Amino acid sequence: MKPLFHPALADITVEGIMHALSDPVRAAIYAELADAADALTCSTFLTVRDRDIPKSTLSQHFKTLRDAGLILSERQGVEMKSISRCKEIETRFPGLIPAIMGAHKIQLMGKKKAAARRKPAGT
Amino acid sequence: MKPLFHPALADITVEGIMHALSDPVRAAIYAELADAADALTCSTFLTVRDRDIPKSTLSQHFKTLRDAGLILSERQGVEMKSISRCKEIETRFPGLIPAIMGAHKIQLMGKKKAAARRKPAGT
DNA sequence: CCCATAGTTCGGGATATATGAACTATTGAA
DNA sequence: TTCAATAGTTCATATATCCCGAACTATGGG
Repeated sequence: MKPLFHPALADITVEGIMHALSDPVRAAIYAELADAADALTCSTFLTVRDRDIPKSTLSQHFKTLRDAGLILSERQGVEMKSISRCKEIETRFPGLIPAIMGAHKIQLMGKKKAAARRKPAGT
Repeated sequence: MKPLFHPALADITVEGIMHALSDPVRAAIYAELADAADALTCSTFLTVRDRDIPKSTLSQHFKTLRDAGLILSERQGVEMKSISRCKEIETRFPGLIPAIMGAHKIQLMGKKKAAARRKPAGT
């Protein structure tokens, strides 16, 4: 198998990170990876926020995250384990990733509240 | 003229902001607007970092920034003045914009250093 | 009314994205 | 070793987006 490409820390760009996280599915995947204690596989994300993601699409999303320098992936047996590179990125762009993740959490909370307002009791 | 659309603060999304700032030209425009004491016109940016931007493209970039909720534009006579909505956004997503702008500055400094290394004396 | 200025809209070519189908790599039987 | 199952990748292509020149619109003078 073609070895996976991972950019060097110095080659990671803000634009790349912004682009990768401008997609809600990728942002959700990355958020989960960044929180996770250890590596997760692609197929963990076959459904993301109640939406089914085809595996070819998933594969592309992981590639995008990898190319942006956001995650590190490694084959382990038949699966592909990925972890967030947030510690590294923190040394290059201090505070960037936490701010983005924080904003995503705020936004998610807002959406939940709005949904609760639309259907107050178990409807 | 069709009145300009500006999203309500609550409708501003992280994805939208990420997408808008994932383009280096838009990021540069936004950075300048965010720093500026008062409103700037589109044509201020006919060249951005030594690159000429066609005015149709510029117009689209401003629309993208507006739609993302990043700027507020208003016609003043024959021109179009825009200012950053960073104060507002700070109340919705605290720390997000400063972190992104900070990261862009770090990246720019890195590029300048690399350029200086390539041509040490006035070449 | 006509011109100049500042932006916007339109058209179409180039580029990027999503996804089903086919393919590859690895593991674990039989 | 061969076969089947599992996990991802690659390919083809339909769709959507982006970029930019040309034409258009809005505003403010002379």
